Amino acid sequence: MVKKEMILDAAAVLFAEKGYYATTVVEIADRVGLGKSTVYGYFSSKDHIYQETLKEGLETYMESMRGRVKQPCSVRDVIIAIATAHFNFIKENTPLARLLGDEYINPATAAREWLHQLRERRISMFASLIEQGIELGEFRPVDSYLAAEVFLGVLGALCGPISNGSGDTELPNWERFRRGIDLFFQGLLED
Amino acid sequence: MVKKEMILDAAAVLFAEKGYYATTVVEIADRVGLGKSTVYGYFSSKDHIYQETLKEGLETYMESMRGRVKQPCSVRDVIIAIATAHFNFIKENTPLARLLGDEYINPATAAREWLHQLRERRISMFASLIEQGIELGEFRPVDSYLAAEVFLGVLGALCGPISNGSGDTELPNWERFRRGIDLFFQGLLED
Amino acid sequence: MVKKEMILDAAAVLFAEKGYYATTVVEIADRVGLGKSTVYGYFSSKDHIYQETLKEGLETYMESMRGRVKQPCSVRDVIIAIATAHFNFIKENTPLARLLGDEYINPATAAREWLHQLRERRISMFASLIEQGIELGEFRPVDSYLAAEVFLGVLGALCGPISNGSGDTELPNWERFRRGIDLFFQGLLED
Amino acid sequence: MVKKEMILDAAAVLFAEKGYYATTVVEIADRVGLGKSTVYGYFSSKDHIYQETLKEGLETYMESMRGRVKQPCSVRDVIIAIATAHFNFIKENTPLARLLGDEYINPATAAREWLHQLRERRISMFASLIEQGIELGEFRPVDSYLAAEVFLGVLGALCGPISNGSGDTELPNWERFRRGIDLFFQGLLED
DNA sequence: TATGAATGAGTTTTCATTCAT
DNA sequence: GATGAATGAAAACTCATTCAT
Repeated sequence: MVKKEMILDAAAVLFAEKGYYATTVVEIADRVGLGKSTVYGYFSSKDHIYQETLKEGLETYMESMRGRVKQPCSVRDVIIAIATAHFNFIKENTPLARLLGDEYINPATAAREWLHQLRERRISMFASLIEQGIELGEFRPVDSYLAAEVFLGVLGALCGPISNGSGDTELPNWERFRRGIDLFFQGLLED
Repeated sequence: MVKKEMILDAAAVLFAEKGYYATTVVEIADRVGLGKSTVYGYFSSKDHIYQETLKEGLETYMESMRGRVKQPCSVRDVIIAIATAHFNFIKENTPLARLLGDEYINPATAAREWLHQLRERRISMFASLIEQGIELGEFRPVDSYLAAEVFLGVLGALCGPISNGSGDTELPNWERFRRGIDLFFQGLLED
Repeated sequence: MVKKEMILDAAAVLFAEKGYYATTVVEIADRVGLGKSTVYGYFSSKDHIYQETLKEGLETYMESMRGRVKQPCSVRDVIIAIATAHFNFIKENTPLARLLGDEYINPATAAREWLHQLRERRISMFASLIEQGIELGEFRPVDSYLAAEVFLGVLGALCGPISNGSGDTELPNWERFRRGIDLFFQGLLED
Repeated sequence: MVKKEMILDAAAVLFAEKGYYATTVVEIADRVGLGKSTVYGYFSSKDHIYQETLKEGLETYMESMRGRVKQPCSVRDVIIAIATAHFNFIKENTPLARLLGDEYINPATAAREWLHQLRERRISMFASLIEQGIELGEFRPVDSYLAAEVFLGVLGALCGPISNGSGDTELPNWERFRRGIDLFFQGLLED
């Protein structure tokens, strides 16, 4: 149903902008040009809207991540490809991205759980890639789980400014992103 | 007045735990063992409490950061010392730390601004240190501002698990922290 | 039209079970297997449905009362025959019976009025029968109107347990009913 | 607390007049001259108000029934004394009386239960009195429980017109009441 | 200073009713 | 006729804030 999607889109923007509590159901309805009761025809409660918004966000995200990697040569390239997919997702789905970023302050315990699991899954994925890289001699023998967490931190730092429009960076976003990722791989120290 | 501090402490815990909207003035008052009107004797509004909580958090943070560095030899050590101070602050002031972490979902525009400025200041500080390091030949010639942002991301990733108690890391926190920081300096790649 | 009757029957059950306010138009429609708008094709409003339900209940009741008395010998037997008809009606039309019993708590003033009139008619009927009985020397010379009211009270007490299924009486309903009616005629006192 | 009682009194009147659903919390508040939130300061929900109203009604009723009988000679006189207490209670507490009368259409299952128990208790009380009367040879040997139910029906029929102000009875209430009760004892039939 | 009683503005949610198909 | 989508009015309930003591 198209209407349902429209409501979820509007909700995503508002929830991302002002958070769960500051967003009212009327605002969501207004944004789609519907009466509030119509919204209640599609969702049973504000909380329900919120959860569906997140659920859809998660699915869209997972979808965006899939199949992006084409015959890469090195593990490093795989990781970069995935990171790039993440980067693109955020550029194209800013509100959803912000929503998925707010892991903690959340009314629905269920939602909190999902986001937590998402994080875990992402860490695992990167950790196993890093593990591979280590085995192949491509990476130094570090704690792969820790490295994955650190990588996610780097990714967040690089994508954050995109999703909340604080364009006070001088570099164009993509260039900035690539260099940031490189920094993670090469380290700060002079050899 | 001691009372004021007590109120702010209680508020910090609650705001950090449940967010601004889910926290009620009565809860704050109850937690200090005062009547709600007494709280209003010290603060003009819930928003005011929130802002003061943040303000105090910022000051405490700044205080914690000051004078921690004693005759270090390398820029790297300076950065590690500061990062360690940050790490310790978070361990000792978990609620405040969480509050200071929630940059975006925030009712008070003013507060948002402060947190943004805090971030900027921290980036600048690290950026200028990195600049120094580059000049001294200690670091590779990277974009110092970008590197500082990345470093903050790493720091966040390493400290996050502390402040929200998800103790699913196997390493003791401090060890984990040190290794994560090292990873930033050395990079992931095998030379 | 058959549909109309089906709607009224469904409504009677629901109104009797849960009362006017707790019953929704959708529930009524669902119970008949129709869409709610279809219901509005037959009735102009929920209130209208309610009133028609009552009206039909009244008619059915009146119908049931008619022609039940065949060549009886005494006024007492006439009264018993009518009371029996009432008893049977309630057994066979429990929901309607309950509806007709709720004289007072009622949204529609009109409905209240009808029920009031029904009561008046029933009292009058019994009163004139009693009058007859008195004139024939069958009954003691009491205030016939008052006696009719009392009789209705007795009837209600005897039929109530049937219509709301509280079968905590030990006697079978019919036996119980007959004895109760007898009590009214004979009185409690030992001669 | 006086306020609480005032609220309950107002609520009793409104609930009795218009039923649970048609009565709004604002109306109750207005009737006492308070804001709605003040009412919520004393009661946690509309349902709570309703239940407390009933509870108080029950207590008041029980209180009214107590100790009314002074050295009477016959069981009949005891019964009449109790019935009279009931009669007086209704005259003096019309709204409460009506509330206590609506056994069935009720939102709170708990409330329904209380009213049902009240009814049971009253029946039992009268039944055991009647039993006594039978043993003493004062009454005919009838089914005492059934007789008690019938008596309650009579009582209701005699008191109903008082509580809902339909003053279309010609007799003064008290006289009417006495004669009605007598009718129950003596029966309608001429000996 | 300290307090709880009082309150209205604001939010979620329900539901009778209407329309376009 | 039949229908479900759309809707606003209305109601319960919450909570920041004020005020009298």
